[in-house]
Amino acid sequence: MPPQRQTKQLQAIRNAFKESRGPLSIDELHTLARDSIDSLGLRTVYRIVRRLQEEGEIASVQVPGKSDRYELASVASSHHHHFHCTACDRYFDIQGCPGGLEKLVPNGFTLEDHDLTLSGLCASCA
Amino acid sequence: MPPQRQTKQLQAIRNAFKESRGPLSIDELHTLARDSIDSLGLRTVYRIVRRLQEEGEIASVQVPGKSDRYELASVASSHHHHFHCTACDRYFDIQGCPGGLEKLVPNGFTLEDHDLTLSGLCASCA
DNA sequence: TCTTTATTGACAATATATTGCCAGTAGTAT
DNA sequence: ATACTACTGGCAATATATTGTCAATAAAGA
Repeated sequence: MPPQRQTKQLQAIRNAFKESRGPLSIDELHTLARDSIDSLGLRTVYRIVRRLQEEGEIASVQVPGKSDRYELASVASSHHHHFHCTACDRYFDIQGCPGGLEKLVPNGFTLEDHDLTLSGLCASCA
Repeated sequence: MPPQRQTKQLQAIRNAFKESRGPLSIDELHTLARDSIDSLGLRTVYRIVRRLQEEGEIASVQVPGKSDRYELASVASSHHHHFHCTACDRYFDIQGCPGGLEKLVPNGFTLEDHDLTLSGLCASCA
């Protein structure tokens, strides 16, 4: 792996992650990072996201029905869930976790993980 | 809308839904219904699924990361969640629902719905 | 049984998301 | 400042999922 250069494209995408309150899609990253670099190509977003993922700086997030999103590994490592605003279509991190999931599991099944997505309106849209 | 003919393809797909313990993907429906009709084309599965959906007999289900699945509307109408077996990749309905989700919602947000997917091993794979 | 026509299934065509390619650009070290 | 080469971005190419087309088939009713 060659040395990582500090390009402004990379910085813009790193910054988008840092400022975000939730996981971002490729298109959202593209839009956000374009605020500082309007020539930014989608191809570059894909490339940087993949590289950051391989280096363990970000992690992918699956949400129902949509394509993958990404969030900082530091955020991903602490268990949390997401809130989907049905109006602006953004995702937000939420802390905490409902308890008592074991009792929902059918007999003979083994629970290893879970994934919760709340939905409704975010503060800006409500 | 022309009259609905009772073809064996339609019956096979209806039957797959009836026998299933969880939401099915297009490919799963194709595979299952092929047990009775080995000439069944994927095109036909898409067509029948869409029609059943338009007629309100089935509903689509979104699960994280995967493409849409479908389940009987009668099942969909009663609130429930899903268990994803990471070994065989099938989905199972689970009854019940964790409480206290309101307290997870950030200030100013409005909670309208939620979606929970448990994961682990099903009874056959455990 | 015969006729009508909805349905089927193979294949091509399309939509969408992601990646390969490559000439030009721009970090980085000397 | 210069050289080296990783990086960028436009476009083509690919992968995958879904749909259009149409001749052949098979329900349903006369």
